[in-house]
Amino acid sequence: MSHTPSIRETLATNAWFAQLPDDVLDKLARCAQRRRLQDGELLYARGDQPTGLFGVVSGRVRIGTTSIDGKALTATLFEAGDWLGEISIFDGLPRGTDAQASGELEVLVIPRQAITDLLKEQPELYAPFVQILCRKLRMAMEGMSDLMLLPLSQRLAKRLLSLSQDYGQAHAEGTLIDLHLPQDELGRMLGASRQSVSKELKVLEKRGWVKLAYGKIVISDSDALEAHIDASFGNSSK
Amino acid sequence: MSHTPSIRETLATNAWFAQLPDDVLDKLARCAQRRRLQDGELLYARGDQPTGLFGVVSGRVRIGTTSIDGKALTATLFEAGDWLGEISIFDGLPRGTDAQASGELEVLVIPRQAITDLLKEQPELYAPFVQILCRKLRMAMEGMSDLMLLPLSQRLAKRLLSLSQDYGQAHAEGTLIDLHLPQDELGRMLGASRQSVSKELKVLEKRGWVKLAYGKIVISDSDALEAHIDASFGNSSK
DNA sequence: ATAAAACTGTCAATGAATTGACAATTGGAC
DNA sequence: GTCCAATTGTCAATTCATTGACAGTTTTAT
Repeated sequence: MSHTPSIRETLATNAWFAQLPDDVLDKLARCAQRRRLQDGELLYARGDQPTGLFGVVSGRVRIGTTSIDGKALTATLFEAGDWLGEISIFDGLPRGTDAQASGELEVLVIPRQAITDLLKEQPELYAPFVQILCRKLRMAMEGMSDLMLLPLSQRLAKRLLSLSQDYGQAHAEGTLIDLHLPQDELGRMLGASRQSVSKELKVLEKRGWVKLAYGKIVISDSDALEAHIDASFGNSSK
Repeated sequence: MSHTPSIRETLATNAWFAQLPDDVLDKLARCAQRRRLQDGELLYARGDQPTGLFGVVSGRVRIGTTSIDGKALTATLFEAGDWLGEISIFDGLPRGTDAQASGELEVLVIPRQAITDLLKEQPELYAPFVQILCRKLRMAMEGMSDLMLLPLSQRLAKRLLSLSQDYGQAHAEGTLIDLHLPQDELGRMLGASRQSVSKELKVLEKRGWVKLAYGKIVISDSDALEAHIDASFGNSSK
């Protein structure tokens, strides 16, 4: 049925690369490399010198950090079609986070030099990157203010909705979040302990807003979750 | 002695604008406007349509948000020579934060159109903006992970050091943070209550690391603060 | 000089989330 | 099918930070 796409073809399916002229795409495809990683392997680690820009061909990448005393946090998940690692490519500074394969992973690596050369020749290609950076900045700032201002219960609701946006699958009882999503991983996304997440999820389940299963969550009433986020006070409903 | 500098001169003192060719600078200076604000006045508010890019001529701008139930947070402070408001200029989306004058403020406003036109003509000028965006993104991500992983005591130490970097003045007993910096403002920066900040500051003062005064803080032992940040466990020193 | 406003210090009561512990369940490997 | 590893649910003890309250201090305004 389907053959394994060439590097050239993989590049062409991406919104950003697809807009490049053919000859540039050819050149990039020539210096890009495929790389395969096992579950849990590190694509790069905090403090590494930047090597290249990574494009996810298949599988998922988890971006996060681990503190000295072993506490971990998850910042983002990237999947097929996403590109990651631009920041260090642009500013040349060491990686600020770890990038880890979540499940089997295949990526394309474009060396830093190729990107910087390309941008020097055609600086109008900065534009789409600037869009991406702006979006990430807005998300980071919103995440920060949520962390400071919202109780866990509301942060959880918000995150569930955003995950169901990104990974939602139609399902008998609502929208399934199509990820392996254990509660401790949710905790790492929210900056909370596994136990606290479990407790809050149970509250949401008892209200009939979500359904819980082993490593899976189904959103059954996203409107109610939405409303819950905006509830500002006196809304613990006892 | 010193005369009021013209808009043209103000632009030329900025690292980013100084690199522009004279004719472009002239053009920008012609469409830039001066604006004066009183203490507390809003330069823009969350949800506003983007009008322009702002450069601080004198005074300070506080970037932050306020939640429905009145809790506020402070994200950044900008002062003379800093430029702010790029994000909405680039992505065209509404402002994500409030920008408020902190004390008397004078700014330069360059309309969005002028910036986008300029970048279309000379897209190589994206480069320095990309640097700025990258730096902000790194800071935001670090702030987020600090918020999740570090206790208030260490977040406070970190913030004091960074403030003394940005606003430090030599002083008899160490480095004075040359800002009007009440403890509740520190709280808004850290996502903590005024009382908790007060308590932690007192601890630092008793250890001889800082000196506290009305609206002012002096860092007297930045090495000790530095060491305190990295202390991971068992370091409450009893 | 005096009053008002802003800021600091502290305390007790409360609440929210963490930690550590353990039993129960589920899914995957073989 | 059996076993092991991963995941979930829950509890009690504890830590950390918030809230509300109030007294004391410093600054600013007039």
